[in-house]
Amino acid sequence: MTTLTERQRLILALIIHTYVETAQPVGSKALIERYTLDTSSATIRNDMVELTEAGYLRQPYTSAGRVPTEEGYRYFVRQLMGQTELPMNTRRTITHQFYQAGRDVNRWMRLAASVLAHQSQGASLVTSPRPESARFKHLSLISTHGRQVLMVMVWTGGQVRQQMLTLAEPVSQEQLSTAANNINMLCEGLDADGIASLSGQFDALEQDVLKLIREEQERMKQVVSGEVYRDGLTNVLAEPEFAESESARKALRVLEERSMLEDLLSRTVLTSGMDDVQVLIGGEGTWEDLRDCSMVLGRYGAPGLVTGALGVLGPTRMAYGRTVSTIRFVSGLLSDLVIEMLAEEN
Amino acid sequence: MTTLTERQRLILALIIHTYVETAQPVGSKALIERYTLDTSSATIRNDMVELTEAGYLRQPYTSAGRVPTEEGYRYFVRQLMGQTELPMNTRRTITHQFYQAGRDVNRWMRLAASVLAHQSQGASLVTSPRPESARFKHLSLISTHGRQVLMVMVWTGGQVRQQMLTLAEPVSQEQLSTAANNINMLCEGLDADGIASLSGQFDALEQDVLKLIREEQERMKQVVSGEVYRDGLTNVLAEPEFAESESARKALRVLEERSMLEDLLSRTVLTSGMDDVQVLIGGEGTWEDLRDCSMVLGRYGAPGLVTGALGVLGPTRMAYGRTVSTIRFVSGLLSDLVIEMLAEEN
DNA sequence: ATTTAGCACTCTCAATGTGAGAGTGCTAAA
DNA sequence: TTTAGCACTCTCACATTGAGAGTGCTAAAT
Repeated sequence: MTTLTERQRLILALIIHTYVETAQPVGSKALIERYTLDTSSATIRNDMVELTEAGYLRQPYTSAGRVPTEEGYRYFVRQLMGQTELPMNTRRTITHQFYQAGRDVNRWMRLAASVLAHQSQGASLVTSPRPESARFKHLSLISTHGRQVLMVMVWTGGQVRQQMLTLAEPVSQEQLSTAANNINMLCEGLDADGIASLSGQFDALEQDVLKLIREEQERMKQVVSGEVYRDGLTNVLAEPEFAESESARKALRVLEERSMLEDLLSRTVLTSGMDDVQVLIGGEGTWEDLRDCSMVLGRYGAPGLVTGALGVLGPTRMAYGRTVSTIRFVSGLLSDLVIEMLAEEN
Repeated sequence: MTTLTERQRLILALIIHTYVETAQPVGSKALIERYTLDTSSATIRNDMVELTEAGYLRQPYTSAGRVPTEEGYRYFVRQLMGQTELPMNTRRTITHQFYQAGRDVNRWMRLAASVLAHQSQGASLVTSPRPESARFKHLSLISTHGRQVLMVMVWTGGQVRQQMLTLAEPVSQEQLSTAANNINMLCEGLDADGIASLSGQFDALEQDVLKLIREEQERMKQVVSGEVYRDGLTNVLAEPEFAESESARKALRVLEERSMLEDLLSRTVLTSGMDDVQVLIGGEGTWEDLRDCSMVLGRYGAPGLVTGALGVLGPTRMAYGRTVSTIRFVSGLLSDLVIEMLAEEN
């Protein structure tokens, strides 16, 4: 593979830039009109031939303009795009919105999904922060009716889970509170193994409750991603390449179907570092359903403690620069929020 | 308007049935082939002329088969469809799934959305049960770090809300527990007015907490619909009438955009009785974005206490019978679950 | 060696034309 | 009131055509 000259790299970048905007094949003449380069169209044509031979461009048909190939986009993302940041006032607006959302994780997630969808004009997903090693924090036992008891468990990372428990025989609220206090005293900050090692020190009621706590803990571990928040799915349908809904349908199904999404996430973001942003272009040969689109994926949270994933789905012809910086910025924000919350919980 | 003969009503029903399956205009010949009626195609043609004049059928163009008009569907839904029930084993399967989901409201919602989408082959939405008159049930105060306190509030209807509170000065966990107990003792089962009438009996810390409780209560009242669960959005994209994604996009946006959805729900289901199922055909002249599709909407919950909405979006050419019975069945199930949960909470 | 102007060539897309076929409405008989 | 027969209408799929955009190549210019 020949290395590209500086001008060829420029031309590639400009073609991608133009194509992202217009969704039309880009011709040599269109380029010089758009950007007033100091070369003629013939020169550009020569370079385009080489870029085509290098595999970065292709012609939809003989003598149409050029369109970037997947390889072309990859080269662009890796070598040409550079690091951009969102404009200052955009960042301020977003930060402000998160600030207004208070301490509500649920609202953070919805907001993050909304911001991603809006900024990237694509479909977005955000998974709720999941404890990588869930540690127990607090338990409330609330008598409801007869032998029915509502358990409310609080875990590190701000996760609150509820569970219903049916006792063998009625127990007073005082007894329940005592039991909860006992458990809180001994179990705070422990993980599953820690709790298991403590058995023997509890009475029958407490044993029952502990069993449920351990089960809940197991359940939290198994799920690759907790709640999934989505937004902007209809943005994708507005793109001209998805006018024939078949490929749009396939792509959106990946976001909609939990099993597909878990497969995708577990094989990409969840194996990467916290600040990496991954760009999947055209399914990368692995995800057939994503053939005609791209995804930008990131990860947020506190490494080793609580993490979640976030991402954007759009056409291959996507404004990668903007999308990547949005993902980077939002994931940073979410990380800060989550870490702050963890610190407060101690 | 002439009243239809029995045979004309039969023909209308058969045409709708056929068209729902095939998505192709239905001709007189196709009808007799499909159903072996004891009349000739000519007779059917005569009847079809009358049905067309009555406004229930139309021809996409001269000498094509007939297609039901929106009025045709309305007549069908009101007069011809009758009450059907889901097959016994389907009902059993669904019930079983809900049984397995335990007491997790979150999981109920996801499951309901999934079942609706799957059964109707359309896009579904379910809103979480919202207290019509929220009553306070239980409070836990958990010291996290220094002056930071995590409030976990439990409300009638199984709603659990969390909130962060920053105190003026550090307070021990014991003091917090005492305060929480005081509040629990005095406020259980009260609504906003009841809590407001109790002020004066609390110390400064408790006053602060009560203020947040009242605020939360206000917030819960304002939201028309709490969390919205969606599923099967991509089912809609598979329908041939939505191959050109423009109208699909408009319709799905109604489900996606909170403001549109709230407008829709507040003007339909939320004003209806608990067991009514409403069928909106072609936007009913009110919702432009729903021009090419239909919605079947229902409501579940305990009247006056906790309610939520559920619905299905599909093409106008929808299997209304099946969809209506699914909505009816699922809403009944959810109502039972919610009522049961309320009873347990007392 | 690289760039440029000129030009013939290729291929798509939109517009137009055509024929087969499906389904009708009408008429007259049953 | 129903039915058979038939001429008629309109769409859809397919083929044909011309304009236009954009190319690649060649030969001249820098």
